[in-house]
Amino acid sequence: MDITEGKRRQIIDAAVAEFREKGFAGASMDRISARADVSKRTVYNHFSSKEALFRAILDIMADRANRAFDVVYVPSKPIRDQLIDLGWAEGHLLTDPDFMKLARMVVGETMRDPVLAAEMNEKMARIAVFREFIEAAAADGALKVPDLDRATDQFLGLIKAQGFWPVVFSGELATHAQVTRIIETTTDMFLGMYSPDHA
Amino acid sequence: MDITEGKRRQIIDAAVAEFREKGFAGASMDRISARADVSKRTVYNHFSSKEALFRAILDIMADRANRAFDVVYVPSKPIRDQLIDLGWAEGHLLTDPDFMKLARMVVGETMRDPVLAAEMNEKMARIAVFREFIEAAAADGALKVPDLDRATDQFLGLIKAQGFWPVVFSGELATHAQVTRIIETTTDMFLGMYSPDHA
DNA sequence: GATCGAGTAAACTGCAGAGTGTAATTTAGG
DNA sequence: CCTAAATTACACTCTGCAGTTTACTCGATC
Repeated sequence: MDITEGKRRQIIDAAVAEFREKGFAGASMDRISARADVSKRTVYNHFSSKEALFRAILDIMADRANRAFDVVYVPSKPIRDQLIDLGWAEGHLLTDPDFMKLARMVVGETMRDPVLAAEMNEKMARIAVFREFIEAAAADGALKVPDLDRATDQFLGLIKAQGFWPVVFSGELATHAQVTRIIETTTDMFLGMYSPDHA
Repeated sequence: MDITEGKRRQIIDAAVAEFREKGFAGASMDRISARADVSKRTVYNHFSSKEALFRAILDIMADRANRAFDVVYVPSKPIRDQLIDLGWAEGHLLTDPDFMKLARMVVGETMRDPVLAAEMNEKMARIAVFREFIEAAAADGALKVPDLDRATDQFLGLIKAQGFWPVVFSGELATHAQVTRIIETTTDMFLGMYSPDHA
């Protein structure tokens, strides 16, 4: 581990904090270097501009979201248990303080640029994982889903409405127990609509 | 109607556009006055500072949300029809282009300040209206709701997941027909969980 | 027709921030 | 110990922006 690598980390940590507090336009490179305990010149040796530093952080963010574990549908397991596992594919990000700090910053900053926003949203939400799961379960007869995209939005929407947006706005992280309840109630509501046993 | 009042409108319209595109820190008073086709001094005659202009816009925003019609529970009407009416209390804001433009800006700008964010969220979401409705319906026996706050979050969450957040991020307004579908499916899912007829 | 409220244009102040140049110093590692 | 790369301090340029000042123009109202 170079000293270089260490400095780089310091810079990124400081930049995340600064961008999160002030936003892109409000952040100052002087303050970032001061927070990182590094000379301003070193910041520019690592990142050629404020923009480049910001983009580097977005990439780290996307990486972290994509390292999240995926869930695949398995016909032999009870559908309710599997939906709860699926919920945790999103849920465990919600309890990760680093991820949520970044999420907060990214949501605020990317919203101004619709293209970037849509791109980041897709990367963060990993909608495909959820849609494929629900599709497989429907094909297997474990769920009865007339509109796949809508069902996916509803499942994720129920979780996010309780576990993501309130956190983004309040800054207070959800506890493991709270996320457990959120996922359970989401699953039950989802099954109330899409279970094949339903009248 | 004064000329003054007209100028004021021009300034506000220009400021909304500028703040939305650049954020508070990135917005420039010079550009705002240019966009408004008004001298910079006139801007300062109407609003004493950039901050004051921004706050004035937030107030307008909150006003508009609060002018939205309220829905009260009526025992004699079928619960499904009433829930659909309730959904429209949120839904008709989703199809209002001016409101959604403002919402986009406000969400992005207030997110950095948790206190301001929570305050605006409350004003915009008017959660109380929804909770009171659901509470009244439950008291009447038309719904069976074990956790009032959770049920309220779920109802609003289902609508927003499909009709608010996608619009905030993509910038493309939902059509009346789309919102109709969103409200109907939300209502059915909600009844699947909370209807007293449910096993 | 003098006055007054509102608007305008443009130059100006003061400051903060992005990014650079440089010479001196530290550090890693053979 | 020596070298090359990385880091540092700091002065410097340039730009843009918030907010002010001044001298001027309308148009209405008394």
